This record gives sequence, C-alpha cells and structure tokens, in this order.
Amino acid sequence: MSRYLVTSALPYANGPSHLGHLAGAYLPADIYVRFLRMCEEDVIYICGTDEHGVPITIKAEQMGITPGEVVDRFHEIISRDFERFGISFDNFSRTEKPEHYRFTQEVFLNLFKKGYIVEKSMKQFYCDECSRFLPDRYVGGTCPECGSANARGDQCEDCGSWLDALDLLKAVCEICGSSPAPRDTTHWFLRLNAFQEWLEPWLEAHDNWKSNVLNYCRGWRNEGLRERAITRDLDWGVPVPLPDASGKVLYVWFEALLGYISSTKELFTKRGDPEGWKKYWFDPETRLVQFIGKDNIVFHAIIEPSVLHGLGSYVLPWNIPANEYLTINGEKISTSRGTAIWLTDYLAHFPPDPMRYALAINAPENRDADFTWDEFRSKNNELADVFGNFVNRTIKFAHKAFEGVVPEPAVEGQAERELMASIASARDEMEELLRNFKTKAACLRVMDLAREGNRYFDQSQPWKTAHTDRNKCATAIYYSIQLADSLRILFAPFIPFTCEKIGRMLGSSSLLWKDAGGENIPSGRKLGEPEILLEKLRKGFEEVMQPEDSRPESTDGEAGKPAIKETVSFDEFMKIDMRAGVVKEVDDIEGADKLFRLIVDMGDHSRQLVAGMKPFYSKEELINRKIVVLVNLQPVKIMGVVSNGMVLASDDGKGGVYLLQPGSDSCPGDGIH
RNA sequence: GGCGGUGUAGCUCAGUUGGCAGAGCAGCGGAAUCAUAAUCCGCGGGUCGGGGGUUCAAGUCCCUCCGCCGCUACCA
Repeated sequence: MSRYLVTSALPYANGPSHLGHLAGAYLPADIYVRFLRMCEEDVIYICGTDEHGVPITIKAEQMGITPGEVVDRFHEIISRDFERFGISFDNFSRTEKPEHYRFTQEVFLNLFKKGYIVEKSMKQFYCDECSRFLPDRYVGGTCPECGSANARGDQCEDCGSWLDALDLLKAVCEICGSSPAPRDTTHWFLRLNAFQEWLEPWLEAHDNWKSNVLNYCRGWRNEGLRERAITRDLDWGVPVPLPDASGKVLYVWFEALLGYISSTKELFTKRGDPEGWKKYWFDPETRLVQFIGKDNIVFHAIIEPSVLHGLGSYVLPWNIPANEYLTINGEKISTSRGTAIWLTDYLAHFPPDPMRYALAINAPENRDADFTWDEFRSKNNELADVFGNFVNRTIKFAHKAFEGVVPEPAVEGQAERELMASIASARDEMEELLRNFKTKAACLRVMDLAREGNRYFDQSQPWKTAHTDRNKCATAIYYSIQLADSLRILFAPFIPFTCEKIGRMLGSSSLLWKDAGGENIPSGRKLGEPEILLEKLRKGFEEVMQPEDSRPESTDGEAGKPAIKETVSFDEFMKIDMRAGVVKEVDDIEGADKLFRLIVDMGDHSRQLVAGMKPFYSKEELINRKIVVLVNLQPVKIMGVVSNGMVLASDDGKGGVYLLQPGSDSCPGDGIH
C-alpha cells in the first residue's frame, strides 16, 4: 500500500465552473482517486477555492458588492456543483480561511529569512482615480518605438516591441481612462534563479511525466529562471507579514499553491488529528499527484517545487498529469464570449454520469479535445445502449424467468470460463492504465467488456434455453449477473451514481477493485426491481438549456439594481454604433403621454427619433442639448411615428431618468466607444 | 517576433523504442427478438496537412512550407 496525496488545481472564485474545468483537472483526478480508494490505497484528495487577486476585486466592483461577498458566493456555487458532479474531495477549503493566512505568512517569513525572498524598490504607474497601482496590462498608451496608439504596458500591439510601462507616451489607465503617474513602490521577489541548479536535475529525473509537462518546463529552463514578484499593492489578500508593508499582499500564485497544504491541515484538524497532515506532506514515501490544466504547468512543475524545496523537508510532486484544453464546437472556451457551458446549467437538467462518461472517454489527455452536444448525445446513447441495456436486460430476464432470484449455475462451460477470464484481464489492464493516468483508454476498455457481455448474452440465447434447457438458461443468467456486478465495480470510478443504482438492484455494495472478476452475487439472492439506469437522448435535447435558466451570474444584484446581463463579446459590442448628436426639434406625438418626437443633428445628417422623455424633460431643456444616440438600432414605428435609433440615458430604477451627455468639446456625429 | 503544441476514415479520437494504418460513432448488408427502436455478425471507407531528405523500411526521425491552437513571466 502506498500513500497518495492527490490535488486538483484550486478553482478561481471569480465565477462559476464550466465543463473545461471539470474535464481538465477535476474529473480525471476524481476517477483516479476513486480508483485508488477501491484498491485500498491510503489516499486523500485535496482542493479549495483560490479567492484572492485583482480579478476578484474587479468582479466585486462590477457586481457592486465586496470581494468577500464575491468569493463567498462563488465558493458556494463551485463547491456545490462539484459535489453534485460527484467530485469526491476529502476536503474543499478556501484561501480566505485564517489558517491559510497564518500558514502562508509563516512560509513567507521562512523563505525571507533564508534569503530566497528579497525586497526591491521600483517605480510603477499609479492611477489616482482608481486608487491603485497599474500592472503592465492595465496601462495603455502610445508606443515610443512606432508611435502606435495601441501599446500596452508590456508590449506594443502593433509593432510587437517589448516595452517598459514607464516608457509609454501618453499613458492611460485602462480601467478608468485617466492619466496615471509613476510612483515609488516596494515589492518582494522570489529568487527563482537560486533554485535553477537544483531544479534541472530534479526535472530530468521525472522523464515518465507527460510530454506536455516536460516540454513546457524545458522551454522555461532554457530561458532561465528569473526573480519573480510575489507581492502586489492591493488591500484584498494575505498581508505581507513584515513591518512597513501595509497595503502589500502576497500575490495569488505564490499563496494559492500553499492552499493545498493549508487545506490538508484543515482536513486533519476536522478529523481531530491536527498533526496528521504531516505524514502526507513530510513523509518522502508520499506520492503527491497534482491534476491541473496546461495553463498551470509552470506553477506546479517549476515554482511550487522551488518553494517547497526552499522550505525543505516537504514532499515534491510525484506526478503532474496536466491536461490540455476542452474546446466547444472547435473553439476555445471563453467566458467573455459566452461560449462556456456552466456546470450549474447542465446539472439543472441532466444527471452527472453521462457527462462524466462523455468527458472521460474523450478527455483532453494528449491534445485539446472537442465537445459538442451532438457528440455528447452520441456518447450518452452509447453508454445507455451498450452498458445500461446489458444490465437492464439481464435483471429483467432474471425477474421474468427466475422470479427475481439469482439462479443456480448448473454447468460452467468454455464460454463461462472465457467470460470470467476476460473480466479479470479487463480489470488488470484497466488497473495498469489508470495507474498511468490513461483514463481515456481505461474507459474504452471497460466499455469493451460491456460489449463482451452483450455478446455472451446473445450467444447463450437464454430466451430460447428458458424453454429447452433450464440449466443452460440459469447458467447464462447467473454469469451475466456476475458480469453486471463486475461492470458495476469497474465502471464505478467513471459513473459512480449509476453504479450505486446497480448495486441496489444486485444487493451488492462492495467497491473493491479486486472483487471484479469474482462470483460476488450468490445464487438464491433476491434481486431488486429493474429500473432504467440511463435515459437516452434525442436530437435537440440540449435546447432545454437556455441562457435564461439559472445562470449563476444572472443572480439579482444588490440594492435593487438590475442583474448583470449575459456577457457579450468584444466583437458583438463593436457592432453597436453610438454617436453624439444635438437635439434640434422637439414635438409632441398625438395621443402619446410620454413620447417626444426628436429631430437630431448627427453632423452629416439629421434623423428622427422617438423617445419616452416627456415625463422627465421639458421641450426647452431638450432643445440644443447634446445627447448620445444608438444609431444602428433597427427602426421601429411607435404610435405611428418612425424612430431611427435610441437616445441613451441612465435610469435609477426609482423613476429618475437622466440623459447621457457627451463632453462640451464634442461635435455632432462624433463616434462613441 | 520568439518558444511550444497540433493536423490520421464522414465525425470524435488511439497509434510505446521507425516494421503490413486502428477504435468508437455514422453509413451499407445480414442475424436475432430477452432488453431502453436496444444487441450480435459482416462490409465499405484514409496520398496519415503539402513538398523534400535519411533509411532495406517513415504516420513515427530531419529540413521546409501551409493551417489551427497555446504560452511569451507583476495575466490568473
């Protein structure tokens, strides 16, 4: 027996989780962990939400709530979705826990005293409007090399030159648009270069790791490791535990990795064994296995081992089975373009197992894998037809021909011996595959065994022998039931919910890997009633999943503000054409209490608009007023008058409506973006 | 720009150290009727992105071109 410490990447709590997360870091880990438990290995599975960093503070501003409320909300949603998907964490913590703060600060001080962390002064742009320092990409401006206005703090979008943010001409804050000024600041850097000599041979020794991980590390190593800043000017996060460091927090990637350890500590505290975590993190025999997506390779294969090595005595990763990405309809999943499929939405309509199966058998193990609803339906139906139907036909037959009692096998012929041998070899091959993180191949293998079950059933023809040779019939059903139970065991890491149902029908609950291939269901046992295990899906089934359904982001905003609407892509936004205009004429519309007919000067033309402004503005207030007009809105007739666009205004939801007004220097027809 | 990945049957994907191109689904033909219109048997189908090279032998190694994707370090 070995000791395993399995982790999945800490999900970032600035939004709910989607299929890509599940397929990359959680489902493969869960399958691995369930399998190890069935082999009676000593295994714990650790995770938790990563709750710090700038994107969370930005999200909080967008939602009009505090960062703490953001992470509370998404921690809830993420942990609930994973639980409903059967991801069997032993502990799912969060980096906002006090224990995590204490531990992270301890680690910081430890490395600081050893000289692995150093303090440096530097200049950085500071935005007075936003009251924050601006990391490279939050600064825009004019490129000093080529004069393009599309430069960012790190690189010019047009000429590609590498830039220092401070060299930008006409620097602009990308958040609020105001002009930031350089200001002195102090940051702490992790001296990764100090670990390079140790790291190279350590990586070399792991030539059994997946090639994507090794290649990625090789690239980094060739560039050389540099000092890396591990602090930020922010008030959200774990404070730097040094005097004169107010306003400085430890940066996410540094502290989040330590979340694996603090989550383990929490687990053992809950178990009443506060020292128990040490045997997982300090015993060199422990196999630390970290499931991640490919975007996390550098942190887990280079930075985390360096930090742990710097601390001394901690175990280092035994393997890092990084997965590639899941694409949807051939495109990268993008939350901003709205192409993500949220776990919450899926679970509102469908059970977890079909998705677990579909993602396991087409996992992004070696390269990006594509997900489509058509493919999902095909996999779901395959599972229902081949596996679900095999179990169903077997149990139904037992009820029909043997009153639901497992019959006595009379003869064990060639076919039966071959069947049992076949189960045993499937079990052993799958074990080999699963131990080597070949989840997809293992899943294919167990489906093969289910096909073999159908073949055995067909060739035995119990529906005929029921009338001609009771013994043969009983034998066929007896062995089909044994196979059903073995399939229940071998499928359990992949589709645990379905296997539990089968267990209830067979009166069998053992989840020991070695039991597969045995004759576990004795003759004479009364079987449960057969039920449909897996529903088939028809074309177009996914249409029940529409955006208006329980989308987690659409939860009601605070203080009576409307909820934030569905995300639109930049391209979609760019379709919107807004321009400045000046109101030239205002007329009443006959029969309308609230509407005005406006004639607006758009610079190169004038156009007629209908706007519901009468309750809020008088004609005199409107004449010659500068307004913002959405000009490419589909024209519509209101009370018989054509409106060619929309006047933009803010609405406080309490009856107050206020026209947007371009600045005093703007001219009619000016574009707005 | 640099680095890395990827391109195999209509679709989704496997193809260890070079050694006769594979699976599932879809399609076509047949068998069967216990079962969720499920199952089983058989068949067809690929210039392995293009071109060049090394080799007795290349999907696999080398060069080059094309397409797509990712990373490029105070982005998480």
